[in-house]
Amino acid sequence: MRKEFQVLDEFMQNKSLRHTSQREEVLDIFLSTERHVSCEELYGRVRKKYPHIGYTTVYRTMKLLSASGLCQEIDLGDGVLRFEHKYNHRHHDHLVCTRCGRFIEVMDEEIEKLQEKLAKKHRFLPTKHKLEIFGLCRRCSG
Amino acid sequence: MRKEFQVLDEFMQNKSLRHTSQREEVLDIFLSTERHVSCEELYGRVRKKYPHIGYTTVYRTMKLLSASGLCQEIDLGDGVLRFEHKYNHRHHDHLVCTRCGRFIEVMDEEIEKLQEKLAKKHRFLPTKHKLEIFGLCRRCSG
DNA sequence: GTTACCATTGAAAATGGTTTTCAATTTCAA
DNA sequence: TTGAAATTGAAAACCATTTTCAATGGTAAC
Repeated sequence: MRKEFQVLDEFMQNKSLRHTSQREEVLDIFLSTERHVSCEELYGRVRKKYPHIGYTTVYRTMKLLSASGLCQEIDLGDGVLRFEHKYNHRHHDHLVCTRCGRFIEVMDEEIEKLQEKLAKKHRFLPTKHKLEIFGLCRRCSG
Repeated sequence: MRKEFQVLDEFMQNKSLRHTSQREEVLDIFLSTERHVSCEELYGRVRKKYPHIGYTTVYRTMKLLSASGLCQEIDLGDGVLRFEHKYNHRHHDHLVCTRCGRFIEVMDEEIEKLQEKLAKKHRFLPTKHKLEIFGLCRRCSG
């Protein structure tokens, strides 16, 4: 059994939440999924394997996975919430192509450090941050 | 007359859009407004001075002001679009307090440069970026 | 100044992603 | 096994934003 299921079970136990087949199914499909999915997309995929599941349940389960730390909500301002894997994935930022929609995950230690420093300068206690650079990817600006 | 009105007029002339009292009124109130406003808030303020204006018109006018470069949409992921002044304001990022909702505008040349460099490394052509650091402000972290 | 075209207004309805409701069902601790 | 409490899922509600459309208003051309 993948560790992610243990993480979820432990989280649920702590909160007196219940282990259900639907939650298992959503996590199963989410884990087999590419970096970023919307609930809409995920619902479609889940239903292929588990046709009886409801839309609402997928939504609620993704919120649960977020709360348990297995995934992270990302909001690109297009009105659709997406989820990306978080368990065993390091923090990163995104380059977002405004033409083809492709995401590139990036990470720069120096930028991270400077952000910490910037927050400190304002006596601000950072908990998380979001950096998105919009533009044209290699293929689209080619 | 403030230069902002000239900017808007010029933009409208170029696009064969029309100068109307409502657009003047919305811009008037927006200019007398603090850094960040939602349409809801702005609508309330505009109506105090110009009671006949419609909700939709305020929305549409803010989109117009964005297009003309007088303001910029900001999306903090709470489902409400906000607008901030852009004319004669330099680019900046935000520290957002998750307790009191306060924003602090920040700017760090070095971070900006590193972002350019990071994009270049991925052969990515950046057009804009968005950096938001969430956490507790000086007052709220006590 | 008048005309005619076309943009604008604004109330109401539509949109669309997300959340809530609630009765039926399922989980699980005792 | 039982009963309290959580979960499910279809449908309805939510709610910021956008669209519709008939009435109104701005403006360029005459």
